[in-house]
Amino acid sequence: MEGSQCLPILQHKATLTKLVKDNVFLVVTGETGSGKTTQLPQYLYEAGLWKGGIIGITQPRRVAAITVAQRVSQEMHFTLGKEVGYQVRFDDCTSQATVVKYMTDGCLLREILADPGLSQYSVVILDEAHERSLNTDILLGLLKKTLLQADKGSKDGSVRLRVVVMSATLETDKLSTFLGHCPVFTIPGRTFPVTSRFGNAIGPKEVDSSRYVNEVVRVALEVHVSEVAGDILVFLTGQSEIEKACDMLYEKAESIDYRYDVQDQTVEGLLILPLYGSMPTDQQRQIFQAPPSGIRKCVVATNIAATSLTINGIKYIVDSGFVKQLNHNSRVGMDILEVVPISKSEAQQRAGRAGRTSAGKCFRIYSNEFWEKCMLDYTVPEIQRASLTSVVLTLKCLGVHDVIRFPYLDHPEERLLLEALKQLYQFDAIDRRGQVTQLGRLIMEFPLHPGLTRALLKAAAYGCEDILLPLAAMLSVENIFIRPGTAKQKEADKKQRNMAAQSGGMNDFATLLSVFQWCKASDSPSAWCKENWIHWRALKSAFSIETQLREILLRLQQVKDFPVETFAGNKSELFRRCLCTGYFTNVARRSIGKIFSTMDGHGTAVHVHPSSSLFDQEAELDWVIFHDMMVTSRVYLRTVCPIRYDWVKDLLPKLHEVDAYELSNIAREEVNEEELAKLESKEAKRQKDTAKKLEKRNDETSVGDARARYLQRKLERQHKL
DNA sequence: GAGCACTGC
Repeated sequence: MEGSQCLPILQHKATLTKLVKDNVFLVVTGETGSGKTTQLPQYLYEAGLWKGGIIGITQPRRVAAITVAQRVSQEMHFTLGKEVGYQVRFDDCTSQATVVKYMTDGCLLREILADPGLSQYSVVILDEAHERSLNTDILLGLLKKTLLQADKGSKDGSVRLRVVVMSATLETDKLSTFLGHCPVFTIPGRTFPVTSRFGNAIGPKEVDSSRYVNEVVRVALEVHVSEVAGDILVFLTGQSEIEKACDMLYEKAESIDYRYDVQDQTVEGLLILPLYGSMPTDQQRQIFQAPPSGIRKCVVATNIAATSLTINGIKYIVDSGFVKQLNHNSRVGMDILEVVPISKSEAQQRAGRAGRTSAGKCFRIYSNEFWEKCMLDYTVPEIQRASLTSVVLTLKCLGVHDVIRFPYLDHPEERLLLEALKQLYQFDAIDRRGQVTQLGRLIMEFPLHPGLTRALLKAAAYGCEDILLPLAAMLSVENIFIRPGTAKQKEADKKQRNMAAQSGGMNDFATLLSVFQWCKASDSPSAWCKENWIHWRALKSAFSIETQLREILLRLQQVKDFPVETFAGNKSELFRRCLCTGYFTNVARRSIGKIFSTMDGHGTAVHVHPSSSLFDQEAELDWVIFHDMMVTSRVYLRTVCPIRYDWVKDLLPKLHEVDAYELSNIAREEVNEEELAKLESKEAKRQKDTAKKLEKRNDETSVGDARARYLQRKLERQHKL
């Protein structure tokens, strides 16, 4: 490990310290390896800034916050958790003595909710701002808003809180302009040159996955037989592609005569290693081991290798040019995971992975034309492509009433904000004036999706929170069911079907709950998971989340007046009724055959996913609720359970009443009372009409869903062909 | 009849 004595930042110590002291906002840029993350906080500590409050540094990722804090505490000869500490979810390693604090951006956002002025801090450093994480973007806007206001108000000219934004050298002018034309300081980087070359396999017209998988395999092997020693990193988009590419590499590498010389260096063989997020952690660790001498390592990875994990010894990059990206489509109210071309800045980031220890080479399989025509300069920031429901509630809770005119570094489409407002209104988290309700404040306390929190709170009122707490935890972690490629797939599927049947069947929510309970009750939870094809890592985090949710609920029950309700029916019904209060936005009704139609106003034609315990049982179903929709070959509902129309009857009109008045008005500062009254009376009428219509629809035996019929005809035609 | 990248509270 290199000492901090030779870092390029060192010679700028005095200038940097002075700049921070003299300015409310400062932008610091520098490539990886400049030492800004570890050194700047130390300089500010030495300059005595900690006397005015904590020096806080945010990171977009947990591991980064923890490892950097460890390193800095060592460099400063402090015990971790004393003067230097870190805080991430489930792990608070700070104390009264902590003055240099590394944390995730999400943690700081939570702190702002409790203390909007961040009175404990003297400096806040937002690191990795170029990554444009949702939380960092919100923090940027909030700090700009509060500090510029405070600045105007303070008469003595003294500055209490300073903000430093650290970013890679991209878009620094934009940041500076955003922060009132604040100074920008650039630290020279210390990376090695990487030469990039384009290929010709992917042009503007090709987007076929088998094409780029074949091509990266071909190029990786070409690198292997023609380039000097050094490891290869291949970027693809997901698990199945990676497994396919690895299989092809094994096969083809075997047919190569291993002993050949490349410019007088003997490279004997190729060690092929897959790398993706859902891989077990111990398997991931293998990636970091140096290969045996004379063997070249080839890591085939997802974007996880672009920022989250750094592999030493990489000299060659093979870039497919694609990434899987989760985009929220506000037109249909759906999240869609799609393969898209990476941006130019992302391509440079990938290439940079080859220049960390020596000069490197990057082989892009796409053409120059593809680069010019298909790739954006920068990746669209998360705030412009994510669902903003939680973000808007956060802002409202912080007193930002006008979320449309909030200072965003990049403004999200108004439609996205309106959709979020609409959802919050549907959940009764905000009222028709756009003010946060009491329920809204409760919802904010939980690190969960608002609908899920609403269901949990309902359950707490009925005294059955013991069912909803584990379920909420299970629904907030990644997919827990393992589905191996080919060989053992049937065995895994069978286990999972058995588990669904044992938990009562016909209810995917109940299956999740059972898995949680069975695993918790077993003597060896990790062994139980292995036996039942369950991701132990995911279940472990569900356990932690459940504990955290339980603590929050208990705390709130002690201070707030919780409503208490009673219910006479059976337990399964109560469970599903509670779910309905949070999932009434996710209701679908079977229209014809196996086709369902969503009740959210879009009327999307959807199918039950084959992994569901309700699959092939559609004939018995009428109304269902679901946790999420997924778009692949069809639009699928996943995690589904049957409900009765009665349970959602009173809730459904709420889905339509938002059309009754201009939502954009409730987002803005001024509310015209007269207008509002007019709209409200109109709305009451519409609400009645909608309720009637729904009632009528429910009575009809054959549903006149034109869209579903059209799809059915289309499918029939396809089958004939 | 199955196609989930990566983060975070």
